[in-house]
Amino acid sequence: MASERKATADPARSLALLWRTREPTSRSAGPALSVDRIVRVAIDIADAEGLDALTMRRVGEALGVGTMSVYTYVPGKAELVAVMIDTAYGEMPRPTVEGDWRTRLERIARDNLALYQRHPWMLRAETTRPVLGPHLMAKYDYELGAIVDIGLTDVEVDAVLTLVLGHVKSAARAASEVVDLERETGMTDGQWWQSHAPWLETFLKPGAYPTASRVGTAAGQQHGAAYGPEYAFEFGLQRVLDGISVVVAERAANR
Amino acid sequence: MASERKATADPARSLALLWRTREPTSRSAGPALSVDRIVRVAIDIADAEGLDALTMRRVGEALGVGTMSVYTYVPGKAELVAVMIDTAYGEMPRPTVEGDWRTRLERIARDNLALYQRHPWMLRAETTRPVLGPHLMAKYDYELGAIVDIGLTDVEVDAVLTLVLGHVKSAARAASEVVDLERETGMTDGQWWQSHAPWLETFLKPGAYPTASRVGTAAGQQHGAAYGPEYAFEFGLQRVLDGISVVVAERAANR
DNA sequence: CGGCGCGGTCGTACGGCGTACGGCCTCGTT
DNA sequence: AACGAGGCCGTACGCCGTACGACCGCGCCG
Repeated sequence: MASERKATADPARSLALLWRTREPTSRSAGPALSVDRIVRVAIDIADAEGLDALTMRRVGEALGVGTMSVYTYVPGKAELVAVMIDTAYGEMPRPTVEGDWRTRLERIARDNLALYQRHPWMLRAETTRPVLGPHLMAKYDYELGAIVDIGLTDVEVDAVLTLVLGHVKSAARAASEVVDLERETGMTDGQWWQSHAPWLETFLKPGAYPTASRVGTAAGQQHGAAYGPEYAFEFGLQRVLDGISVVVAERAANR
Repeated sequence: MASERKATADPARSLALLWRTREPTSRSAGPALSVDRIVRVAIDIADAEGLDALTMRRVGEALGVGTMSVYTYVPGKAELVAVMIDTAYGEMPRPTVEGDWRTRLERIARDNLALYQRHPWMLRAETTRPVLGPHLMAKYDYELGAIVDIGLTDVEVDAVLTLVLGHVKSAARAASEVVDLERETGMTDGQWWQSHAPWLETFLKPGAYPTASRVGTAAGQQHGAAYGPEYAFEFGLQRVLDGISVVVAERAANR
């Protein structure tokens, strides 16, 4: 019987949570808790101490409430994280940007990078299931709006956005890993490499991997290690935008 | 005293593990276990059932050995995963590819995609710390070799590779999420959307987010949902390569 | 040849996690 | 005044990674 499912997959429950469908309680003194309050403290915890520190016990504690009380409002931790993600999307700016599509798209990339810098836990939050909340919807609509009219098909427009956001997420993740490493080891990225390099040389046959050594060293010392991720973000972003320009120009020529 | 560290950060131990520095035991009958055997079954488990199924108890069981015996060879789970990653890199092909740099780079992208398809757990394995094993080293050297001579600086060459590999990882992750979703829910991606769409429409004000609706629908039905990730990979890869071409051409012109 | 040390093995136990279950208390309604 | 439902939450279960220390058999040294 492969048709039986472990559940947790009830679309109605999960979506209703995301969209906050809940008739207000008729009680006079409203309940002490609410999805919003829970999500707010959960985001605060994750922002300050990372996803690992976000436990249900911790959330209850921060709310001055028993652990299990949280479950009155949220079906489980996965759903809580989903709401956290949608909420974070909701706080992004959606300005009307003057200028051409490249300016607009670049701005979108930077705004997304800023989001990940503010909420690094989003980079580690694994959600096998798409979130589909109201704020993600609004974000998607806004971002598409910046590039719908550049002469590509709808499918291509979607792919362009996916490409840019994917690059931002990659770069943000790389940057976040450096920060995590520094927090965990108490050394800067440069110090970490300095402490590992001697050992590495012990194992490496001299003269092996000359290209890797040269390029790695160059990349390492050019940007004083602190700016590596930023450079990768900028360089990659310009390359991606250049690449998009090529198709856009092609289409414009064939019109 | 902020200088005290929780350890787990001993470079010598971790690197020695990666590089398999270990004098062979003088005992007659060699030990039942070895790092290699452990890594092999661990990769098998992760390949077949995902990272969540990879527990130390499970590894011991698969080896017919007590859980704690594994710790004789491996300091902890994080280190085990690191060795698994380096081992996986080791099985990648490193052919000499005929053709121009674009052909070579495209090949590299596809080989990396294939790696992630064979070992989807690599996409979820969070290693805040770089792996620095011999096979990663060899891979890095090989991949750099494909593009060192295209007329860019060493720093740019590194950034190019980072960009391409980042795109591959993003696309692979998206594809893997679809697969996970199908395995978890027992529905195809299309069925999942069909089961959620009615609920979504309930919440959405009619006429809200017209762009998102149109583009999303177009993107969804064009590629019958099954080919979405593949399309995103291909489209993005060509855009990225186009973008790299632009800089390469610029440099060639200014020579 | 006898004893010892040591490397490999692993049973037990601890502290942490997510969360199922069922009881209790408080309130609005009848 | 009695009731029922909704919010709250203590306890407990089954997982996880892994610290600790005991056991055991082999190779070496006296």
